[in-house]
Amino acid sequence: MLSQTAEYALRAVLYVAEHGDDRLVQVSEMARVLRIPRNYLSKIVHALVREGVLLSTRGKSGGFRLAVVPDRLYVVQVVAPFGSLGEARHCLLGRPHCSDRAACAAHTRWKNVAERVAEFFRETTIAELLESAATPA
Amino acid sequence: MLSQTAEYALRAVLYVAEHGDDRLVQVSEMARVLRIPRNYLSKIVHALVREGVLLSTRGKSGGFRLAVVPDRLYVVQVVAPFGSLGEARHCLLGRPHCSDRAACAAHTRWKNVAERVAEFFRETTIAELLESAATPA
DNA sequence: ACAAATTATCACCTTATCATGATGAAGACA
DNA sequence: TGTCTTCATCATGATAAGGTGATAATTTGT
Repeated sequence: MLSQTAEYALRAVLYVAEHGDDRLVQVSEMARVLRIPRNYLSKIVHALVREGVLLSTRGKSGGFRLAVVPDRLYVVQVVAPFGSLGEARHCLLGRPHCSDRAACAAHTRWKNVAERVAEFFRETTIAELLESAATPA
Repeated sequence: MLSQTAEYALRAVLYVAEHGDDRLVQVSEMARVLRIPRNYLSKIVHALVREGVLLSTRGKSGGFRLAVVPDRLYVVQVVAPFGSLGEARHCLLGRPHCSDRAACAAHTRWKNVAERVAEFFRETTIAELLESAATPA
């Protein structure tokens, strides 16, 4: 559903949201704890800085923190820069123009499901994900 | 959501289901009409034969037809051989063991959405997709 | 038997994704 | 100032997905 890269990004942002309240979080630490290749993660978080999701500080005792408060940071913002997230609302059969009017075979049945997926990414915040982690079912 | 290959497979099966009632459908025809690279499609439909979704006949006036009646042929059967569709029910954060008990951050929120997706593939038949194509909204 | 048509298969190529290692740039602090 | 730490970046490689072209195998029909 998510590319490896997008999944890394989401896990990194969740980690920063959870551990970065009162300090900066280093790439080395995230890479070690989350078991993500270090330099690869470095590129990913840097991309998130460019996207305005994270803020970075260089030099000794540098690191990353959120650029947006967790309850205003939506999953889509974290995941979209890596691989098309628009794919969720995309036609299942890959047609460039697929709407209610010009419906492909799968369209009507699929669109309800696709809308659920898109909704999840669009409306779920990082804060909400942390909450549900804190209160396991 | 689907790999390119899986999407090709689904479109090919839908084509055979729609046009193969009283004849065999050739790869060349499908490739031309569906705009799918011919030899690549050839490999895909051959895989579907091995999976028991299609039947093939060689030689002059050969071609493909369904091995299963459309209302007993589920989308998952067509799509599963190409890329894991089990990914739909997979943990969003890629954890190997992610259940209600050991829930990752995204688990509880994600699983409802994922189940919808899995359900679509598991419970939708090729016949149903053809029906909804026949009666556009 | 032969030729034509069609699926089956082999060998490769191209591209994107994932990943690694080395180096540059910026800031903190003695 | 110098040095250490950390982010930023570059060049490269590994792997898998997607795609192409040629050839073999099988059946039909004459």
